[in-house]
Amino acid sequence: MKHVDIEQRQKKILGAIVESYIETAIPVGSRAVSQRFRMSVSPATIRNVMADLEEKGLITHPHTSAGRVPTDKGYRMYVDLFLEPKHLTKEEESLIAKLIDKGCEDFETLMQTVSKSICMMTNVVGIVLTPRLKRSVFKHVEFIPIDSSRILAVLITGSGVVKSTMLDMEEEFVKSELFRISEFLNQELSGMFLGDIKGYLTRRLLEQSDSFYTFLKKAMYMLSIPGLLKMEDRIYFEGATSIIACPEFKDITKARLFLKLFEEKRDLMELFGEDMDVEGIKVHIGKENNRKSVQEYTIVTSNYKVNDRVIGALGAIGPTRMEYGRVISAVSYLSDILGKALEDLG
Amino acid sequence: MKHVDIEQRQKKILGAIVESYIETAIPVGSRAVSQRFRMSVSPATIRNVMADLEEKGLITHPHTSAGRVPTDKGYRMYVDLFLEPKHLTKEEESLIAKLIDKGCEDFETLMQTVSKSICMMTNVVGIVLTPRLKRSVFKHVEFIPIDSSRILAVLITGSGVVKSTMLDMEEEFVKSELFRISEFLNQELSGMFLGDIKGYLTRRLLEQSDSFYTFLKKAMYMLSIPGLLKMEDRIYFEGATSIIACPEFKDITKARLFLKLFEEKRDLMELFGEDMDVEGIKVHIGKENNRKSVQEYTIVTSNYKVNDRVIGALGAIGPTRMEYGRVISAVSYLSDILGKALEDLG
DNA sequence: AATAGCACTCTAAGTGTTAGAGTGCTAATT
DNA sequence: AATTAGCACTCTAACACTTAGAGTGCTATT
Repeated sequence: MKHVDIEQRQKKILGAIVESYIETAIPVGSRAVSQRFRMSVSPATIRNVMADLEEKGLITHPHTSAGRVPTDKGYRMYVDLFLEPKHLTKEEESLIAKLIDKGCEDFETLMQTVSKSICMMTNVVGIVLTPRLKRSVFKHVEFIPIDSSRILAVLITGSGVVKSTMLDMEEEFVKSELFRISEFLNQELSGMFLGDIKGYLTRRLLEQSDSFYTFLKKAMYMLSIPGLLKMEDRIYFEGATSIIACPEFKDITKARLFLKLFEEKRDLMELFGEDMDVEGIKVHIGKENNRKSVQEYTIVTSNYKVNDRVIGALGAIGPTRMEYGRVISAVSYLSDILGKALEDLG
Repeated sequence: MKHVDIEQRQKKILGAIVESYIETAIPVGSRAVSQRFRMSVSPATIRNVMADLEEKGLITHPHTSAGRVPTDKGYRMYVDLFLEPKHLTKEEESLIAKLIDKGCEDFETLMQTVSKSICMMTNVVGIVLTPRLKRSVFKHVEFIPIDSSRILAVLITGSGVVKSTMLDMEEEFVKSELFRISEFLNQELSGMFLGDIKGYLTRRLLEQSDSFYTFLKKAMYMLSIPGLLKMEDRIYFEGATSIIACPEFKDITKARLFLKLFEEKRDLMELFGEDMDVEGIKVHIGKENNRKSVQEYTIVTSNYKVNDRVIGALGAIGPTRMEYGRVISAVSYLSDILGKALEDLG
């Protein structure tokens, strides 16, 4: 029984504490750990180890006579060192596939279905950001004359998003010219990323002869003014209401603050947008987050891709006490699925 | 001091109880009533009157030694008999006008702004249903070929709503025919209510000669299959999160149930849709509502009109203990404003 | 008819008490 | 030297008990 790897045991006990706490939300005592794992060590020994872990800042005490609770740092170590992904079962995957299949006809329901799926699999709030307009490819633009002074501009992107804006024209427009403009744009810009269009057209403008200049200028106006290209991302989420049943929200003001995140979506949008270009699943635990409003929660994000190009982000948010394995697996799986669904849709 | 109108006094005291309770959420005692109105009657007398009111089912006791609380029936009488509308102030109206003005460019933000305005003025949840598609007028339809087998159908209605659907065509389509179809539909259906279109086309179909028949049939297919005309109303709301700070939601499961209303929007949509065709402001207090899920709340609804035709509904929902005067005024005012804003937009 | 007085009821808040869970330390054990 | 048992100590959560105060309902009085 000598020379047991101390480090190893610390890890094991930290793991036990984290997992037990995630499961029950009750601070974990030395006895509980000893029993839970039928360990060959007594509670007393575990207490000593716990004291060490506490010194390292991995766990804490709510008060003297309470069990231990993981700190953010403790969760971090757990996630980094001995978390094994807990893949969705075949049944779960096929359930999701079925849902997505039903909901993927139109863009809106697809977004809703994905966020709902994340929520269902994990019991935390599932979040999906719409594809960044800038990163979508141009597919088609159409100008529909409504009355003498107004035109409806309709833009279709590669990921199936349709965006439309009403244009109030100051001067009278000629139908044939409108047609020429849309034909020109459709030919010229096909397949281009929306984010690159403005620059491209400006460059073209500089190198053109006078005769073509006015035409081009008009074309640019038609595209840029209406805010067609203006990014205006939206966020879809599901499960915010049911999660406030968790014990961490028994204080009603906590619950309100949490729900407020979803009412004022800005913070969340930024948060998810920020590490959209980082590959893989990102996990931000508690105070690791910069924004105060989310420092009691863990955020798991991933990006999703259409034709191998990153165009959006999705993920989950919930109490730091979440089932990391499942959440990570679910987010990972659904980012794949969403990407594929968008390719079909586009 | 003889021959005082008893009825009158009962009313006055009921009003006092209702108003005091709405303000403070604390059960109202006889002493409080007597003082609040510097009445020339003593608490003892008021107690007698209260007993009468209780017998009539207008107020109750939470427990023996508590003050009185209005029942649904009590609120009802209050609303019917001596509620005077509490009009918004000039400042408030101009504030709203400013907000609407800023948000009325596009349809989405207009809806959001209106629900937000209701919330701001009343401290209850503001709700706006999108215009019923069926009741909107047809303005324009456009078919945009995307690739060899797909067409994007775009429908524009009189209230500025743009709806689009992707059409998967089984057989190859000819561009010129597409054009003929849209031209035909635009000419034929202009100004018609969307709800009437299907019937109209069917009738036309019956009386047509063979040559035109296939054309017409195709045209109908283009319109009906894509679900362009399918009603798919949406609901906008604001303030759900902040209202759960009210004492009536101190029990967290109550709060969750309330919030659930907004997650599963069906109940609310039906509720608001139901009395859309009844003129004026409708007030449903507590158990007056049929649906169990809202029997602890009061719902205030109104319709809104574009060109004198009812096309949608809006309103508010909150605890029965709400400021009826203000809520009614706000809902009334904003239904006007919304109607006008939509006329400008359409 | 209205009121004053009074006994009665019930709650909410505060106080004590206790059981139990859990710790930390020390001394014994392996 | 590492582990463990034992034990005193701490803190919470739950329960019982008390009390002040708000409010009622009834009765006798004005």
